[in-house]
Amino acid sequence: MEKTRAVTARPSPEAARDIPEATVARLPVYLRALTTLSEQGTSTCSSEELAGAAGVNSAKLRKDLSYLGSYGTRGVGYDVEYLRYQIAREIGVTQDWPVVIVGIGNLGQALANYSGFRSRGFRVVALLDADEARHDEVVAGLEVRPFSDLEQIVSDHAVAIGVIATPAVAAQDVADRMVACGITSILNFAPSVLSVPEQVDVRKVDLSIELQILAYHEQRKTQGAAS
Amino acid sequence: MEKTRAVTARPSPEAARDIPEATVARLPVYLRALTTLSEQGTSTCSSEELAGAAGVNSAKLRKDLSYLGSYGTRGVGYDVEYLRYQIAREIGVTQDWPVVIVGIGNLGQALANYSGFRSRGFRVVALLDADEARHDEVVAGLEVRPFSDLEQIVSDHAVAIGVIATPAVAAQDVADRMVACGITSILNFAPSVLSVPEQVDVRKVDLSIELQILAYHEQRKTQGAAS
DNA sequence: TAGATTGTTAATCGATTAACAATC
DNA sequence: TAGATTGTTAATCGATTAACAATC
Repeated sequence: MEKTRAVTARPSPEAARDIPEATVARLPVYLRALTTLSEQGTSTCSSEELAGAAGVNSAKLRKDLSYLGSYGTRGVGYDVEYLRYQIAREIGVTQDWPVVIVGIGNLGQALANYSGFRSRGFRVVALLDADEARHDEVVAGLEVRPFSDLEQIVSDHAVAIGVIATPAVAAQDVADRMVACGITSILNFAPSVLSVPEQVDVRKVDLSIELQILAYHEQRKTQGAAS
Repeated sequence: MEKTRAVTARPSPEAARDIPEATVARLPVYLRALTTLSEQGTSTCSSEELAGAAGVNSAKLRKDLSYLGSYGTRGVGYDVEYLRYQIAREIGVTQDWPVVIVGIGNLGQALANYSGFRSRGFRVVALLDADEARHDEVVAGLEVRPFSDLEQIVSDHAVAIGVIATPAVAAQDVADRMVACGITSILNFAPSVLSVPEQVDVRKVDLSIELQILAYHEQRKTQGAAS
């Protein structure tokens, strides 16, 4: 009676391959909302409640969850712990991800100290900086090491994810070296467009771009009031 | 002979109202690419070149620019300086935007020191923190002030944009106070869902969510290799 | 004029949403 | 059984892209 896609009750890794990007980007938001609910002692929630906590509408939430499987109970809702685990497993944060941060300026230090990484399965294994003057400095309990140690560290810790927090001018070089070492996922805070091989994923966080998007809308609000 | 929308040769603020969100989010990227080209001494570029520098395909670039007006020359390309100015004006970064940062921990300090804001029309006018122990500390040339000064500062400097870099638990309170003071755009670095009135824009930057999205894709790469 | 490149069209693709049948 | 809520459908909306007429 069920549709073809849903027939495989526990979706195998293969079957689950086609989760839309927009859904993938929201799964961590749901995960965080479930963690909050769990900490508040909530053991069951409806799609309406969870959607509220995550800041989306409930139709979208249910549609998103339907790509993972059927983890709810009609007429009842979702078991918070169970759903939390299923989403964590789907994202991959039930395992430990060693991460290396390159560029230990203000932002790099803030990232090294950010407790939100550790609690979500990410472990910062090394801090690297090209500036010799910074070496042996200790940040967040880790010694800052020369950039040339990258290869050794990546191979020692099986690092798959690299974070770039260098100035723009250095970012492409760092990315090239990361790729050469076998890193296949990069989070880039430098304001520059990286070119990498197809199999390497790059995500970009650009603080001033976010402000500019706000400014665009802000400008129109004010204009509207003036005209 | 031209279509209705394009008839208003210089689009008035009113006419330009309907730029798609996806396009708005890319305008700052084009602006940065044009600034780089300009600094390299390039005075003219084709959509192909600019698209390359911005990391998008040229069809998308031309489509995006078409929402602003006709700023290129067929057979020739775009004048780098002219296009740069037109996009800056459209975004609103030809004017000065006073910004206040609340929460001067590691991340708040990194933001306060980030030079990319100033060079793009954003001016940090005050740093606020609820922790008394931090007051009178000087960060990026600004004294850290009590959170209770918010209202005075917003009114003195006509602040329209606020940045939240506090722990999650404080973020909603800060947002409420900001809204009460008349701030209508918020950039939120705290890992929490803010609820604000409809007319207030909130953008969220969540470091650990970005890493989780990378982890999701990373997990599948590895799985694919193993299975 | 011939070559180059924009600005626009139209087709396609992916994301969102309301509504509701399925089912606890 | 009656009430509640999921999981899915189908319609709608918005974004992307290739192709090309317009035009420098």
